Amino acid sequence: MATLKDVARLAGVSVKTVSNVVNGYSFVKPDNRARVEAALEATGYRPNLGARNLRRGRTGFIALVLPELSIPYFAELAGLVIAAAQEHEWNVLIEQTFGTLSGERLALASLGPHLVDAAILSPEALQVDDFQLSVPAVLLGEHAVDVPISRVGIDNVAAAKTAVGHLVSLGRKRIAAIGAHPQRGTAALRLEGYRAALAEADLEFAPSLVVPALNYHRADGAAAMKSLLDLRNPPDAVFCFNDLLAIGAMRAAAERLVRVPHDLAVVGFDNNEESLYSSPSLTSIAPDKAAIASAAVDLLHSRAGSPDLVPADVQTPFSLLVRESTVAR
Amino acid sequence: MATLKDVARLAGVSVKTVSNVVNGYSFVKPDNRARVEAALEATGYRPNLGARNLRRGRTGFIALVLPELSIPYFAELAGLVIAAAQEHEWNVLIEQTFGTLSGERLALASLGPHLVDAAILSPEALQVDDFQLSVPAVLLGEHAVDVPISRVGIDNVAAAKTAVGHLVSLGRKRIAAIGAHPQRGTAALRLEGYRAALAEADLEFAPSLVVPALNYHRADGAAAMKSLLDLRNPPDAVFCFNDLLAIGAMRAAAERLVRVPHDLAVVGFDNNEESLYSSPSLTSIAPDKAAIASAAVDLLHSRAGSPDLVPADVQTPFSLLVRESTVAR
DNA sequence: CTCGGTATTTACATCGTTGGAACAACGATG
DNA sequence: CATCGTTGTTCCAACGATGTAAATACCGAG
Repeated sequence: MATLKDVARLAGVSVKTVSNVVNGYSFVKPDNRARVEAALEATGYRPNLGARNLRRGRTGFIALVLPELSIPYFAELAGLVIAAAQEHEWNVLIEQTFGTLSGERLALASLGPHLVDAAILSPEALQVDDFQLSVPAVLLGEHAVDVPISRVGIDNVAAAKTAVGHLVSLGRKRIAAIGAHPQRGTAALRLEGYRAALAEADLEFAPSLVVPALNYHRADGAAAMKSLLDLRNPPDAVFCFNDLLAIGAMRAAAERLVRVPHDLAVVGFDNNEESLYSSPSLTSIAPDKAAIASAAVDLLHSRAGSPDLVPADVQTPFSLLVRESTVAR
Repeated sequence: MATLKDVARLAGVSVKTVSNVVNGYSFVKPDNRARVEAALEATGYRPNLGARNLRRGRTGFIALVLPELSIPYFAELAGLVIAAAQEHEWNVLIEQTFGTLSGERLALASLGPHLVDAAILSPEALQVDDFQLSVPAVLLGEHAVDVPISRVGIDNVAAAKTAVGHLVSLGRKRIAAIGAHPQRGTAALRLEGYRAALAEADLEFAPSLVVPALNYHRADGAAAMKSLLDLRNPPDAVFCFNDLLAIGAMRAAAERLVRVPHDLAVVGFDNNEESLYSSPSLTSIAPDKAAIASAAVDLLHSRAGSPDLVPADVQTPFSLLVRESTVAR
């Protein structure tokens, strides 16, 4: 692999002049510039990023800490973050926590200024004390704990209220919720939106219709749905805190020969592509994931120099996409 | 951020002694070692990986080049590769190509020995000439072109034959295939397996039943299925070259009120988790993704020093998971 | 008490790059 | 022709770590 030194020798100039050409410094004589460029071409020179970053005091990487890539929401988001990071010449390092406290702590511990310039975090279990970060960071989604770190995400209360309001407008009376979780901030907010929508419609809040989910996988949704269908008085609608839960719930309903949406209307959250092709297709809250990704990256970029500004709270848009799981074809 | 120098000053020893302690060098006097360790603890020292790698001539990263993270198969695989890479103290850099030739060339060009130690590639369109790699690499899946690069993956011909053989054993006579593609090596092999299974069952090969798909997304599967259902004599079974195509196909069938599996049996390929929860659930070829991921990483690791051994061809196991899309509950 | 050998530590150079200061070349000015 | 400011180039140090080799400390044997 060619280094600056090789190029310099070939072009008959000093290393620094080559460096100047590479970095677009103006004051280089045309003929020297031409010779250097020819030599760059001839050697196929590519800067050693490690050395450059060592010298510049940055790493060229940002970390994306998320529960699991096999969860479609995070996979899609990761793809968008990678694309957004490219615009700022950042490479993205993905760390999976599997949603556990220990996994998240481990990931955080491995984050140092020597490894990444900044981090995008999607924590689920972290406590206040854990947020002793050595690099600028942005949190995705809500966090239960109150820490002075910027946040990017949608208004979960409003989104949940919209979703449940939709079910109410369809005339559903016994509306269940799947996805309550003691630790997760987003879960608490979505539950709050759920209750607000019920209250607004003068529907009674029934604790028995709120089912917790430890993980937000399809299997959890199916299990939760089964327990709801076992109730003496089962629901006629269900709001799931993410699409995977909803997919699992619809599967469980199908196995019990409960018709969706006729007997049971289902709304999800995240708008995974999967939900557009399920049978029936799934009504879902659609956050603007590209907006989340680019807002997070831009925020980190703009703050790269000035670490301790007042934390930002960026609200990205969302919409409700009505499909067959609530309104039949 | 503390450096070796800071630690050395605090412990009252030279920088190199600290380095020796950090790297587990044996000949350090116990009391010095203790003082250094205390100083390490006190300063919270973390090695600067950039500097270390610059000195060692490695980067600590491997690249994973794949079409798109929003495709579940690749998202799942990426998660497994990250986990496997951790075992060898490697970080994973993900590059998306979106399945285009230009995207793949771009990704390959950005790979240099200064950026990554090795690469795992999942190319779809690359030509022979493109494989001028400057780092050790492993290819996932088949490649149409013949290049001296190690490969990890399942036996696509055998897998396809198994899938179609299953449809044959159910008594299906008009078996279609969705996913033919002029460029992709895997597509050619799966088609070969399809034809072999037909031949073995004395079923005629009908070109009209083979539908190409440019991308392997759900939408392509739906479009292909629609064209098959428009035939004067539509198929009674379809083998889709991946699960997303199959999901799209099942959706299209449902929209035309074609019953799966009664009127149409469907088999997919990849065994995405999504396929277990669709209605009906999808029969699919299940490659052992964890085996693929760890085989690829291990191969790169074992060859890190010796670049040009004879390329390996690792065949990982697969199985056929029979579900409701071929055999009703 | 010196010598020889081993154990332990240190100084120094180095990886490839860039910032800063010093320096050289140049035409223009007085 | 000396001086000056501008432009262009080079030299040197530094980023933080590690390999090499030289230097020092330590030990028992002679």
